[in-house]
Amino acid sequence: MKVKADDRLEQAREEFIAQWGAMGTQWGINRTMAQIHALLMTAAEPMSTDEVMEALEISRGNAHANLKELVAWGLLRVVVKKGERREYFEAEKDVWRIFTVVARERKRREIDPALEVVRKCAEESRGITTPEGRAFHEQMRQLEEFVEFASKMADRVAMMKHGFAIQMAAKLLG
Amino acid sequence: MKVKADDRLEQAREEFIAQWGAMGTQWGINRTMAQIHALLMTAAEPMSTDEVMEALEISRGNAHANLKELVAWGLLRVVVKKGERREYFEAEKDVWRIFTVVARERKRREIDPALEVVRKCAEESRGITTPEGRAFHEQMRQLEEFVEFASKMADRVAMMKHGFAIQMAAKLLG
DNA sequence: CTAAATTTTCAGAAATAATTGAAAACAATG
DNA sequence: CATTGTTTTCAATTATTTCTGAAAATTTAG
Repeated sequence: MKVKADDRLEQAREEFIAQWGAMGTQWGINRTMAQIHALLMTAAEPMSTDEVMEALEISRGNAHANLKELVAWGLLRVVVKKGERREYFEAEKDVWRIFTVVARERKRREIDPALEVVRKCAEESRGITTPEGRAFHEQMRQLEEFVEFASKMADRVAMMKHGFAIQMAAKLLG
Repeated sequence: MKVKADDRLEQAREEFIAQWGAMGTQWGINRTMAQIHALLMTAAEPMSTDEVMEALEISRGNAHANLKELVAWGLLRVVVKKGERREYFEAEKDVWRIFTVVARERKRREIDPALEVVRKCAEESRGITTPEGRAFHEQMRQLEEFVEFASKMADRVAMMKHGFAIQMAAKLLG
């Protein structure tokens, strides 16, 4: 009976890791990174680099790079066990926190650079008086206005506490 | 003077196309697709496949595939000029509409599949009574709950009219 | 300081994704 | 139905990203 429950768990967990990994691709983050995240999100204990390598059958370099990347995102924490030399990794498990971390990172990667581009182009096209020039400038201005708005919204959302978000959602969905 | 204004415009526009294209990569859509989108978003008139090919110096196959993809997203419309045989493409220029279209598409690609995965894993791990099994199931449940929430939010946002969004934002940002 | 354990780097290999160019399919015209 | 203009497909190529495995660097312990 014990064994059977463990089997079912192991199977469900492996499915989760595989699928979450495949989804990572769609998401624009690489498969290994998503798999490690899934692995650690469902791990009872923090895991070492070697344990991750073994569980996912990946090389040391790959494991290392992606563990570090996840730490940089803020989705993993480094843990040192007393009396142990190697470092262990532990995932953030609170889904709302995961979400805000990802929101922050995506804002930084997707919104901020867009804002810069669009600002520059709006600036460069200011004062062109041909009809085409005016239309272009106006388009850039509108884009700039929108991206600015998106930037501020992302900041707010990333800072929200779970409770507040739920409250707001209730209004929006109710 | 006319020439100078045209030059400035052409330069600003090319910068926009190049940068928006580069950003597409970050975004998870391919460079050409983002470039075509930028090109047409700032075009005074609808453009044909050949005009797009020439403007961006890309092959017919590439132009064709990405134009069709943009039409599938709903970011371009096909236009037929009377008495003309070939088809022209025209971009959606309203930034809010662009946003809602992209939101819908990303929801479909990123949120819906995640929901399926997480539901399946929550289902498969229901009733496992070991402590690890319970923890896993609980994690999947929380993820499911969150992704469901995100899904509903995305639907709402994608349906919002611009005015309503601004109103909501005022509350949130004010 | 030396040795062992561990982390980090990186050049090359493998896998994946994007692009070309030409041929095939299709549509309209006379 | 033959011709011409246009769209669509796709095998081969090229570019980009990811991964490996081993060596180098760093850290800790004795």
